[in-house]
Formats: sequence, C-alpha cells, structure tokens
Amino acid sequence: MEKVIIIDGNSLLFRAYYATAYPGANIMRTKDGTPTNAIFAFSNMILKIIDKLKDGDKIFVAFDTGKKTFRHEQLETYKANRKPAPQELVEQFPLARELLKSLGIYTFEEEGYEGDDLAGSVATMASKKGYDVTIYTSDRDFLQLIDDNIHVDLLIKGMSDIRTMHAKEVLDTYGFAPSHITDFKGLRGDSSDNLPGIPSIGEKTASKLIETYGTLDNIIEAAKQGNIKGKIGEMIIAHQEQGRLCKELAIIQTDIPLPFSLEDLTYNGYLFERASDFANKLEFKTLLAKLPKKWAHHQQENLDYEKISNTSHLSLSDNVSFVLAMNYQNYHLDDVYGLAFTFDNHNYYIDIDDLKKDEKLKTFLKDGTKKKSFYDYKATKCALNRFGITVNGNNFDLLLATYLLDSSSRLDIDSVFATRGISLECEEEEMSIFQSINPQRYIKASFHLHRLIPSILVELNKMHLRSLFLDVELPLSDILARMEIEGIEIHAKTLDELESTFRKKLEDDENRIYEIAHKKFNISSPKQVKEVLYDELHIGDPKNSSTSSDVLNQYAEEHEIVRLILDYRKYYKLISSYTDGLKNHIFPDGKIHAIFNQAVTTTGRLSSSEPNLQNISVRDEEGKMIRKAFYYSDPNTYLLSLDYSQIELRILAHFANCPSLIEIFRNDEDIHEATAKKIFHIETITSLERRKAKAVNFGIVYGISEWGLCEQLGISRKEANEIISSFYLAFPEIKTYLNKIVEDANQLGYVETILGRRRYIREIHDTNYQRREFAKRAAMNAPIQGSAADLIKMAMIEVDKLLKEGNYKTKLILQIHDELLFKIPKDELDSLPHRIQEKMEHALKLKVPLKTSLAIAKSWDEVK
DNA sequence: TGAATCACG
DNA sequence: ACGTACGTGATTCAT
Repeated sequence: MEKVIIIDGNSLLFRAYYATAYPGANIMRTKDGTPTNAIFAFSNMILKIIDKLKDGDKIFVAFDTGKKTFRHEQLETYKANRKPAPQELVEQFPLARELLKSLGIYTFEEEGYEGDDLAGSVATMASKKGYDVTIYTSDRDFLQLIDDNIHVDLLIKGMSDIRTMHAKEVLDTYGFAPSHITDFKGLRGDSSDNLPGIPSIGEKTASKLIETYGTLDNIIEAAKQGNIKGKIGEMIIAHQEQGRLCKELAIIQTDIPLPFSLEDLTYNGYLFERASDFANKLEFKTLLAKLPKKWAHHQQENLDYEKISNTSHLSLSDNVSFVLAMNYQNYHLDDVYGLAFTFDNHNYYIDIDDLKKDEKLKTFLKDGTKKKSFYDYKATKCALNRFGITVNGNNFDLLLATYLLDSSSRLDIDSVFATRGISLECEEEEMSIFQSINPQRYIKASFHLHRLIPSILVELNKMHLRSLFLDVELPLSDILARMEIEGIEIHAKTLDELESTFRKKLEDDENRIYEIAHKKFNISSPKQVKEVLYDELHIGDPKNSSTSSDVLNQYAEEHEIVRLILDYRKYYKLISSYTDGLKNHIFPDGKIHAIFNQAVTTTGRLSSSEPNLQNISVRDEEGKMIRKAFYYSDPNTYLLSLDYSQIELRILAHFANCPSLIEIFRNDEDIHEATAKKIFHIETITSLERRKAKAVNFGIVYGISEWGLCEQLGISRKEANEIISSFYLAFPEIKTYLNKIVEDANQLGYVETILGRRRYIREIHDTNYQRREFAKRAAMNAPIQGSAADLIKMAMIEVDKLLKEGNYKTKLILQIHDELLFKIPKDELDSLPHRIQEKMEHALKLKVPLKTSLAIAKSWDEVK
C-alpha cells in the first residue's frame, strides 16, 4: 500500500532548533550571520524521510501561521504561557518553507487553523482511503488520531530518537486507547498549551478514571452519581465545564476543507539545481551529498551544442565561458582536442584544427578587453599558446574561485564540478575513428561554468574574497602562464658531467658498504638497511628503527657504514631526482617548462611540479652544483635573484604587533642573534646560542612544541621548555597573538591571511588529541605562511606591471616562495634590479620594513 | 597505492 | 597520558 507521510512542521523545527542550540555555544550560521542550525537538523531529517519514499507515496508538511486560531476564541488564555520562539528560530521559519519547496514537498498552512488540524484532516482523509499514514511530530496530542491505518512517529528527544506509536503502544504507555487522549487532556490539562484541565487530577488519576469509566462525559456522570468519592469527585463536578472545554480544545480537527487532494501530495522528486542552489545559499556542503539520487530531476540542461568549424556566423561579445578540451595533466604536453564555449544560452565546440584557422575567434581570445571566463585559465593559455593562439582577458576562473572558497579540497576538473553537484560523466562516449574525444564532457563543463559564475561571485563577496580573487589570483594566473611559457634554459651537458662524477662516488660508496656489511643488499631499501644496521651490525637503537638521516646522523661519526649509507643516499637522490630527473623534463627548445600550481596548497603558496623547480638543492655544496646547469647560453643574459629576508618572522612581528621584535627589524639587526640576546639575557652570543635562537624562531612559525624543539636541537626536554618560556617572556605579544589565532580557529573554524585568504581548520574540534594539536599548529602557521605567499604574489603583480610599462625585456622565470628569479639582459642591469627590489619591498605596507637581498650572476648556483 | 626518504621554502 | 615541529613534490620500495 502507498504511504502518506505527514510532518508537523512547527514541532519538528522547534525540536531541530533546540537539538542544535547548545547553551553557551554559538549556533550554526552562514558567513553573513543567518542562523541555520534548525534548518540543518530539519533538512537531515527530511532527507532521511524522502530517501525511504517509494513511487506513489505522498508527503505533506503542515505549518502554523502563527496567527490566532478558533481555539483562542474559545479560551483566551490558550497557549498564553508560551514563551515566544527565539529570534534565531523565527528567522529560520521562512527558510524551512523554502527548503521544502526546493525539495518538491507540498506544504500548507491556513490562518485560523493550527498545523495540527491540517495534519489531522489530511491524516483522516488518507486513513479513510486505506493509506498507511505516518505522522512525524513531537506533540503527543497527535496520539488521538491513531487508528488501524494511522500511526505516529514520535520524536522523544533530539532528532533521531523516534518511537513509533500504534494503538498498542498508547495502551501500554497510558493504559487506554488513543481516542481517550482528549479525555486525558480534559482531565489532566496540558501545561504547554496552558490548558488547566481539572485541578488536583494528575497523570495517574486521569489514566485510572479513563480506564474505569471511559470518556470524560462518563467520568463526569459517574462523579455526579457519587461514584467517585472524595476530593477528586468534588473537583470533577466543580470544574466539569473547564474539563469539557479543555477536552474540546485538545481535539484535533479532522474535517477541515482542504484546497488540495491526496493525489496532489504524491512525491515526484525535486529539481536538483534548485535544491543545490538552496544548499549553497545556506552553505550546507554536506546537504548536496545527501540528496537522494533516485528523486533528483535535472533542470532541462541545454547541453545541445553546435559543432562549428569557424565562428564567422557568431557575434562574440563579452562574457563567453571557455573550457578547453584536454586532459589537464600536463598542459605543456597533453593533446588538445578543441574548445568548448558557452554564451547567450548556446553551447559551441570547435576542434583545435579548426580553431587554428579561425582568425575571428583567435582575435577574440587575444583581446584582453573582451571579458572571458575559464575553468583553469593558465592551463588554457599555456596549451593554446603551443598553437600560436594567445589568450588574454581572464575575468573569471572556476578553478581559482573554488580554491579560494576552500583551499583544503583537492581540485581536479571533475571534483571542482562535483562540489557543485555536477558530474561531467557522459552517458555515451561517441567514439569513432574520426573523432578522438567526446566533446559532451567539455560542453557540460562550459555550460555549468557559465551558469555558476554569478552565484560564485556572490559567495566570494560574502567571504570578502572578491578582491583577492579579482585583483590578485586572476592577474597572477596570467603572470604564471607567461612564466611557464617562457620556461628556464638548462644545459643537459652540465647535468651529464655532474651525473658521471656523482655516479662514480655512488659506486665507491656502494662497494665499500658491501665490504663492511659482508654482503650485497639494496641500499635504497629502508627495510634492508634496517636489517643490516640494526639486526646484523647492531648499530643504533632498535626501538627507533627509522633509517632517516636525522636518526642515522647520530651514529655517523662512530660508524663508517652509516656515513657511507648517508653519502650513498645523497648521490642517489642527486642522480635520480636531479641530474636524471631534470633531463627528462627538458623540452626541444632546451628549456624546462615547469608548472606552477596555483590551487594546490592549503596556505596559499604556489607549488611547482613536472619538475619541481622549488626544491633544487642549495644547502648541500655538491647538491648546489645542479644549479650550474641553469644559465643562458646568450652571454648577454643574466640571472637576477631577489630574496625576501626573514619574511615569515617579519609578518609574525606585524601580526602580533610585538614592539621588541618590530624594533629588531627596524634596526636591521641579525634576527637570530638579537633573539638569542633577548632570551639568554646576554650581550655576546656564541654560535650555539645563535643556533638555538634560530631553531626557536623557526619553531614559533611552525606552532612550536617542546618536543619539536627538543628533537630539532638534540637538547633535553627541560631545556627546550626553558628556551620556549624565555622566548615568550621576551616577546609576550607573540604568545598573545598565537593564542588568539587558535581561539579564532576554535570560534570561527578558520584562520585568515593578511589579504583575507582563508584556511579552514576543521580538525580543531576533532575528538582525537593528536589531530587537534596538529590543527592548532596548522592554525598558527597558516596566517604566517599564507601572508608571505600573499605578499610575494602582490610583489609579482607589481613587478610585472613595472616590466610591462617600462617595456623591459627582463622576464620573471621562477618563484621559490620568498624568492623571485628573473632572466635579465645585460643592458637592463643598471637600474632595473633596484627598481624591482623597490617594488618587492613595498608590495604590502607592514609595521616592519621589508628587506630583500639582491644577486646577479650568470648561473643559478652563483646567485646565492 | 602508500610509506619512507629527502630536496626546498 | 597522549606524541609532533609548518608547507610542498619526486623517487623508490613493497604490497
């Protein structure tokens, strides 16, 4: 039999509100402050109910209007003791109706009636027709409606503790049939509705009377006959009218004329886009995932597209959305199939070979004054550049917008669209030998990209990320694209030479290791190294069986084999990751075109891949030789490096507004030496003390811990503790600041950089101690690391402007977090480096001066 | 595919 | 009592 689900909307909303509004804690709100806790819990409940519905089932939500009803006319004090609903809940009432509408659920309310009466009327109508009726409520009045077809799912407490009440359960609980609930109310009253009932009659007495005599009328009659002795009998006679009125008022109306039929309540599912828009509006990220798929209908998507061979018949104006058809793995290499684009409610697709010939579209793409939207502008620009097609005019990038809204999510094209509830999967891959790919996937992407832009801009606005998006990330993506296209010249020959010297040392190490170990084994296998060192040679502490360099270094002095293994690893790494690794990435033009990922890190930094040019050896003297391979054959081309000095500590000093730390930077003192003086209270510093101070300075930026410092410096826990304490004593504002950041993370769930970039710290509320501590350290570090990233991004934009306006030939080629590397022609060496330096040092105004060190040389190893 | 290791800031 | 420094990417071994 088909089911009819009836929901007492007001009752569930109240319950949802109080189930999620903990005293003393903040309730859930959207970023602009709209309370959403009740809707959140309510929607979870509704979704669970919908999920269980079958075809033909009916669902209905009854609401109160909040106005007076006929019951108030009968009894002036009806519900007079009710406290008004909290403002935060009242604000959510209209949202509940909106939610249900977006889910395609029929709701009804009418002035003069309570939701109960509407629910009762629908329930009775359905029961008469033989439907299986369920009423969801927390109001026990509804128990009176129970019959063979109607049962009540009663919310006992919270949202998930539900008790299904049939006639049997009512009898077990109250001792009488459901129809006597109203008699019960007449006798006992109902404090929540301010119904007095008959004084002195409580639950027990009422039940007993009903068991014996049945209805209220019968009980009053029995009292009049003198069958009910004592005070109870007297009270019944004295207050019989009040009792009758209370019963009357407790009766749920079941015959209200309704302007709809049962058939109208049949659940037909919901429009996915509408539900997802609602979820987005209330920032319910999880709601999207919970929407039951079987009931989802999709908006009539205009996913038809016109496959064109040229754009001559189109009037391209502003606001075209483009999605390049390619794999998005390495856009410097991957095949490009074509271009999907959407505007004026039409989708188009052009093959790359046709695009190459389409001068009109190429001109449009190149024109920076024509505004365009993209999924991954940088990839699009770089990939099309390979065909001599220039792209400018980046006005919106879905990848970057999604990243700014939440930097924690791993972003590839499918997940970017998936977070908006859109699957790019296509029904049928129309593969043929003439057609290498199915454009449908990219059409779908460009269609939805185009559709989503306005609402995403609203979201960015709400989170105060609009300027970071438009004025920083978008211009930066163009700069990065040009950096990647430019690439950096590298010399395989130099790498080859280095490799042969490394290989020689590697072989020497290898032979000597086998000699000492008296056997051959795979030195690259930590497992086998472990066996040889700990089990066979009994070197080191078997409890700490790690073979990482910081552990092995402890035994290096004493044991030759440990030294050799570390040495072997060094050369192995240099060969595999660097000499060999880099050679694999050299393009036919003799350059490396790495990718600068703009939407990867949680803090806002860039990352570099294929290859990673941000981790080329420099600390190790021999490793640094790798950098000799980076130079320009043209004798008039030099490298210019500008390096921010102590950028993270400066940002920390600024954020914490710490006078003593700010003073050190204003005086341009050696920061580690100066902090050493402050924490050790001495004037002359030994190198050991400087080393310790340096470690604390780093530690502070990472969200210091006693153990971390202890490990790093190889000192006792006690000494580490003392050093940290004296640091905070010398710079108390730092401690205040870091505490505040952790508190912010706790309260808001996120922390922010100087430009308002957010990092959500979700694990700050984790029940697991370790994850919570980790979250705290991440919270302390993110604003510092992220603001440094903001700063250098601003600097890159300013420097790029300078280079453009001055028509310089100098080009930015690498960014390494706090360093910019340029290729610069000899004739621009005179004044330009200092002008760039000037821009970098004034990219943001802080309470401390910014300092950069400048170096010019032919090859990269010399600029440090 | 994940852990271990090590290169960078 | 718990067990770590923050953020990345590439390579290798082992499952």
